[in-house]
Order: sequence, then C-alpha cells, then structure tokens
Amino acid sequence: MNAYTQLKKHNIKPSIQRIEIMNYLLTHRTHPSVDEVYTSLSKNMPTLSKTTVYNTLRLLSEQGAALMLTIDETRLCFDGDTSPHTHFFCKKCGRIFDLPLTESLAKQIGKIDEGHMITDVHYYYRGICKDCLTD
Amino acid sequence: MNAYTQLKKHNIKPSIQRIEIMNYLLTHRTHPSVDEVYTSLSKNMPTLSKTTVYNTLRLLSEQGAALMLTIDETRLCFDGDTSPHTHFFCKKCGRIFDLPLTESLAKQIGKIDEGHMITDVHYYYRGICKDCLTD
DNA sequence: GTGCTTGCAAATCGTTTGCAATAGC
DNA sequence: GCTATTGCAAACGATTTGCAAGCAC
Repeated sequence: MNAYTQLKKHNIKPSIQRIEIMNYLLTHRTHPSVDEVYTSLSKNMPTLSKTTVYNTLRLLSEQGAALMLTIDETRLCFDGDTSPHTHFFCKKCGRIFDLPLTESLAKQIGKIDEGHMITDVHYYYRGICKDCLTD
Repeated sequence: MNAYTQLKKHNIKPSIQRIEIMNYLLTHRTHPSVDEVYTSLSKNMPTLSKTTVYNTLRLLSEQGAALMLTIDETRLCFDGDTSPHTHFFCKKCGRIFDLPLTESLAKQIGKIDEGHMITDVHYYYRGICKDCLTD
C-alpha cells in the first residue's frame, strides 16, 4: 500500500508533506521519533517544519493510519504498521523491535472491556536487547 | 503488605519520604502522576520536594516496588500494584483503569523473547471509558 | 475568496540536573 | 565523620500554541 492510498483510506487529505511523512513511516520500519522523521525528510524538503511533522504524525495516529507508541518514556515514536503486533523496547540502546503477536494473544483483543470502548491495543515489553546483551 | 516491608523487600533504604510515597501508592490505586503524589503528600509534609517524589518513584520502579506507566502520553503514572494486570486509559477523562489479565494472556508472558531479555511487560488499552461514554 | 495547511517563533510544562544543606549510621 | 538523601533553583527538551503567510479547490 502506498502513502497516498493509505491517507485516502483514512480520510486524510493528501498534501505533499503528509504524503512524504506517511511514506517515510511505510518505508522505515524503525519506529522513528518525530525528530528522526523531521531530520531525515528535511534533507530533501528544506522548508519542512517540525510543527508540520508533529501535526501530521498526530493526525495519522488519530485517524488510524499509524500507531503512536508511548513505550519510550522520553519521546513519542510512530509506527506505520498498524497490523497487530507487539513492541520490545531496549532500555540500553533505546531501539524498539517488533515481536510477533501469538495467536492466543491476538484472540484476547477486544475480549476484556468491562463496558469501556477500546480503540487501541498496545502490548509492550521492555528489557535489554539481544545486541546489547552480548556487548 | 505495608510500605516499610515493601521497601525492605526491594532493597530500598526506608526514609520518611520513601515510606510515605510507597504508602501513598499502596493506599491509592488511582495510578497517580508525580504531581498527584506530590500535591497530596505535601499537605502533611510541607518540606517535601517534588524532586524527591521524582527520585523516589523512579527508584521504586527501577527496584520493582512499583510500576511506571507510560500509557498516558503527557505524563508518567505509577502503580503500587505490581501483580500482573492490564491498564485501560480513557482518552477523554485521562483516568487509568485496571483490567484483569486473562489466564491465556498471562501464559504468554515471557514466551515471546527472540533472544532479548524481557524485564517488563505492559498490556495497554486505550479508548473511552464507561463513564465518558454515557455523558 | 474561503477554508484548510504550513511554518516560524515563542511559550509551556513535565522532568532532570547541579549542588549545597541535612540526616542517619 | 562519612555516606546517602533531600530540597531548592535553574536548566533542559520535547511538545504545543498563536498567528501570519501560503496553497487549493
């Protein structure tokens, strides 16, 4: 799915900036922060404003075109992959890894609500990643 | 379990401030923010510093005596209940609710690691709570 | 030309840091 | 007395806000 289609699908009016930001999320599965998106895109879009990146990423997550991750206590990260999966945060290097969602875990989604309306599900794991363990 | 015992159990040297903060968490299951703990305790401890509340809550979560919740993007919240359960965040009123951890969900914990060392598990749900839905 | 989007600068506010004062063995 | 803890003020930094300029239909 390309960026333009993804925006249309979520009722977001496509602008150059929005397409570029959505495209960045779709092609970089690194769970980037606002700053990473901004720094990377501003190389080819010198007039891009960080405010626009903030606004757009928030809009994308509100409209369900991206996930806003709060697993890193120091900054918001974003994920263009909205399919169900879990996230692992390394407390040492700060990277976020994707982990698969087991079938039985997937089945739980939406089962526990107690009358609340659940719109977002996040499964977060923290610890030390494989790479940092061997250092 | 009282606050003093909880601190000793996690190798935290008990001071007046630490006992009061730990006790607050154990007696208020509202997932308070730093500010809520500070504001409430400072009524009876006028010299209490917010820095101490920050330091202590961080220490408690590092030592496993409390959970640091990052479910609310705008502030850190803390939970003195370290037993396995899930959290629901209401996007409208900002409150955090406890939800039970189903047995099959509990069984997943520690199963998906892919070589990483997992130390923390958080299951977060977001949406609109029962009370806000009826408003 | 009307309404939405962008971008700059300034403000905001939760959190951390530096460091001197204090308390506890 | 030595070490750890506390508390104040200042710094920090991520995010938001206000508002004017720009763009699109």
